[in-house]
Amino acid sequence: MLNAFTKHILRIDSVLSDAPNDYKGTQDIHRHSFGDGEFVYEAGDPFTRVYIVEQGWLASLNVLANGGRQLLNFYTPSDIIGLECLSGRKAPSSLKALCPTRLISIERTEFLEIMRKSPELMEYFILLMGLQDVILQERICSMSRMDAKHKIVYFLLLLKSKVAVKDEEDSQSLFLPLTQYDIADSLGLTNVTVSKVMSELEKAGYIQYKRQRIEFLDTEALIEMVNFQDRYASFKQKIANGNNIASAA
Amino acid sequence: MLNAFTKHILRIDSVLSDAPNDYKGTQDIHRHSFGDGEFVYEAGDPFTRVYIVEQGWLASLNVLANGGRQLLNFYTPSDIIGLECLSGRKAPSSLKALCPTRLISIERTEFLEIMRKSPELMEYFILLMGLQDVILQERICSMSRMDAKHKIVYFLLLLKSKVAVKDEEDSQSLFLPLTQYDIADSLGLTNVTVSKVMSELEKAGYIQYKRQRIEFLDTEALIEMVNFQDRYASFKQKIANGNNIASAA
DNA sequence: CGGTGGATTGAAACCAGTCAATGGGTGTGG
DNA sequence: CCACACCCATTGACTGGTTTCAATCCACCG
Repeated sequence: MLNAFTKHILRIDSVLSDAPNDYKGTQDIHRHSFGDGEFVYEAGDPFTRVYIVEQGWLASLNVLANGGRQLLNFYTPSDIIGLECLSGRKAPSSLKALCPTRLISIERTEFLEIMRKSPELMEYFILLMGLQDVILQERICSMSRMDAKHKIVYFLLLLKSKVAVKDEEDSQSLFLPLTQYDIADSLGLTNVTVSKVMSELEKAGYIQYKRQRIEFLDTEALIEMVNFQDRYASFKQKIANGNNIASAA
Repeated sequence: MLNAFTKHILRIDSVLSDAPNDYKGTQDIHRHSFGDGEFVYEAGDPFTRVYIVEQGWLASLNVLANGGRQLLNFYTPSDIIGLECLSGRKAPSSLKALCPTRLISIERTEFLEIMRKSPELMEYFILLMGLQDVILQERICSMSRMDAKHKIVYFLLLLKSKVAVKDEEDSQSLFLPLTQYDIADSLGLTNVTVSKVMSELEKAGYIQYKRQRIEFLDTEALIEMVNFQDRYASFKQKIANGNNIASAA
C-alpha cells in the first residue's frame, strides 16, 4: 500500500487511475470532477478532505480585503493538496480548477490513519513539505526584490520545472491554463503589466506565447537572467536515488 | 525522550537548558553561542546540522544577484531551524544572529534517527511545517498586495504573535532586535520607507517605537487594518488541546 | 450577430525607490 | 575626555516603474 501511495505522489508510474483499489481497508475515498473555473472549496470552509490531483490544473487562492486576488499555489497531476492544513479545521485558502480536472480525495482522518501506518510516508511528507517551504521562500525573494520582468521569468521557469519533473520528456513547451489576470494575481502585478512584459519577452526572442502555451526559445538565458535554481529537479533526483535519508542512516 | 523533545519545541516548559542530558543515546549534540551579527552558516554551505534556538533572535536570509538582501524567517527561542532542508545537501539560505544567541545543534543524521523513533514526533513536524507553510503563504499575500504601511503593520503583528505564543504573558510590548534596514529587507521595502511609515504609525497613535522596542497602543485597530489572523495562537491551542489529531483517530 | 472575457496599447497619476544631506547614538582610540 | 568614525534613523526633492483608467481589438460562443 505504501509503495503504491508514494508512487502516486512521485508519479513514478501512472497507477493513479486505480488508486482507490489500493486502499481496500479505507472507506472514504472518492473521485471528483470539476469544470474550468469551478471551486473545490473556499477559504473558511471546514477542512475535511485531502486531495490528490489526477488530471488538470488547480490553484489555491485568497480574496483579499481590498478586493484583490492572490493566487498562492498551482497544483498539477500527482500533487497532494491539503498537507499544510492537517492541523487546522478550516481551509486557509480557496481551491479553484483552472481547467477540467479530476481529483481523488481521502477523508482527513483516514488520510492520517494511512500516514500513521507508515513512518516512511511521514518522512516523505516531511521532505516534501520542506521542498514546498524552500520554494515558497524563494518566491518571496522574487516577489520582493525583482521587477515585473524578472518576476514573470522566474514564475514561468518555476512552473516549467514543476511540470517537467513529472513529465519525462523535457519539453521546451509548456501548457499554461492561465489568463494574464491569473499570472498578475500570482505575482502581485496587473494584467496590463503582464501583457507588456510578455510581448517584451517575445520581441527579445526569449519565448513565444499564445493561447495557453509557452514556447521557451532560450531557456538558458532566462535561467541566467533570474539566477534560477531548479529545486524540483534536485528533489526528484534525491528521492529517486533513495539516498536522501538512506545514506544518512 | 519524545515528551521532553516536544516540550522543547512547544516550550510548554523551559527544559531547554538541560536538553543534551535527555539524549544520552546520541553522540553529536552541541551547544553554540553567536554574537550580534555573526553568521551560523551561509547559503550554499553543506547542510549538516539541525538547530534549536535556546536564546536570542536569528534570521535566515538570502543575498540576491542585484546585491539586495532578503530576510526570510525569524527564529526565536524554541524554534527549530533546518527542518525544511532535510532533503537537501546545501543550506538554501544563510543564518545570522540578530543579537547574542545560544543554539543547540544535532547532527543531521542523528536528528533523523530521533525523528524516526517517534511517529508522534514526525506527525508533529508535519503539522509544524504546515503552519509554517500557511504563514509563508499569507506573507506572500501581504508582500504582493499590500502597500508599505499595511505590510509593516502585518509584519509587526506577525512577530508579536510569534513571540506571544511562547511567552505566557500577553504583553503589548515587543522586543525587536531589528534595524529598519532589516525590516525593509524583510518586506521588500527600503529603510527610508520604513522610517516614514513608522513615524506615521506613531503619529497616528498606533504604536510607539524606540530602540529595539515596539509598544502596541491599539492592537485591535491594527489587526482590523490588515485583517490579521493569528495562526500561531490557533496552532498552539490545537496542539495544547491535543485534539488536533487525537480527535481524528 | 452581438455578447463576453481576455489581450493589447496609450496616457496620466502615484507610490515607493533613489539620491542626498542631516542628526543622533554608541563605541573606539588618541 | 574629547574627537572621530560608524551605523542607524530622519527628512526632503526628484525619479521611475507600475497602477489606474480607458479605448480598442480579438477569439470564441451562444
